[in-house]
Amino acid sequence: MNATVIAPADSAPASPPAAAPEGAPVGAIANAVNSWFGLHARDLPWRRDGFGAWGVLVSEFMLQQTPVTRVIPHLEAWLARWPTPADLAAVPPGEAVRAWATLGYPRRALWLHAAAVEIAENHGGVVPEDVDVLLTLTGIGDYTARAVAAFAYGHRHPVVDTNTRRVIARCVAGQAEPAPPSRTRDLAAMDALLPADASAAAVFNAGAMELGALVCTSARPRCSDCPLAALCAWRAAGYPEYRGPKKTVQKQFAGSDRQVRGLILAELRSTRHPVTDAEITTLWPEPTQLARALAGLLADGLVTEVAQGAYSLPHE
DNA sequence: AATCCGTGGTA
DNA sequence: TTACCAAGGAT
Repeated sequence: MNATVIAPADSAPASPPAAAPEGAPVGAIANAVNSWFGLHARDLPWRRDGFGAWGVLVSEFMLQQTPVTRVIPHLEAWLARWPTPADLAAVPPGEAVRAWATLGYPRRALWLHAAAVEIAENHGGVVPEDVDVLLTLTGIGDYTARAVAAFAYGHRHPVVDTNTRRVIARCVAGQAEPAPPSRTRDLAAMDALLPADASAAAVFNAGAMELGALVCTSARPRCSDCPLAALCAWRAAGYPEYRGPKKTVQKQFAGSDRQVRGLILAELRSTRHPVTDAEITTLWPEPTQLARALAGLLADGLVTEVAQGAYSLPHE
C-alpha cells in the first residue's frame, strides 16, 4: 500500500538510463531546475520585485507549516497594517496573535512579534541579512534564516526545506523519501548542488522548493512532467519504496490538546473583552484537559490572566 | 532526539 | 471517513 501511494503515475523505464545519475554533472541538476523554474514558477507575492526583506520574513513565518494558498491573503493584510518591523513592534503581541487568525500554530505570531521587537531594538529596524544574525532572532531557525538571506538579500546559501529534501532524496540519493532531517547532512547535500553564482543559487533554492511543491510531491509525484526525470536516481532505480526509519505520525487532531487550545484561543480572538473561566468551561467537556490547555497557553505567553479567572490575549 | 504545537485541503 | 500532510522551530 505504501509504495502504491507513493509511486508515480507513469511507470518506471524498462531499463535504467545509460547515464547513471551519479555520473551526471552536478551543474546539470541546477541548470534543469532553473530552466524549469523560469517557465513554471508560480506568481507569488514574495517573488515580486521590491517585495522587501520584511515582507519576505513575514511570508516565511507564515509559510512554516501552512500552505501557500492560505497564507497569501493574511500576508497582504499583515503588511498593509504593519509595513515595517517597527510598526509591528509598536503594538502588543496580542494584536499579532489576533491578526494571525486561523493560520495555525499561533506561537509563530508571538515569535514574529518578538522578532520584530528585536529587529527594532537591536538592528535599527532593518531585517538583518547575515545568517548568523538572523539565527539569533526568535522563531528563526536554519530554514528561515537562509531563506531570508537568499531570497531577500540575494546571498549565496543553501536553503533546505521539506520540498528540497525530498527532491534531493529522490534525484540524488535514489530514495522515495528523505531520511530524517539532519542539519549538517541536508545543508551539505544542497551546497554540493548550488551554482557558484549567487543569483543562480537563489533561483535554484527557490526552484528546488517549487519543484518539490508542484511536481516532486510527497504523494503521486508527476514524474512525467519533471525536468529532472532523466537525471533522477530514484526513477533510474525503478522507484524503490521507502526503507528508512519509520516516519513519525502526526497525532490525531480531534480530541487533542491542540484542538482545545485552539478553541480557547478562538474565543479570545473573537472579543476584546476578557474571557472568564465560566465562559471557557463551556468550550470543552473535560475539565482536566481544559485546564491543561489553558495552563499551556498561559505558559506559552499566548494568554494573559488579567484578573482572577479572567483572560485575554497578551498586552505587552 | 523525540515530541509538541493549529488548521484546513485533499484523495 | 480517515489519514496524510503543508516554505519549521523550540524544547
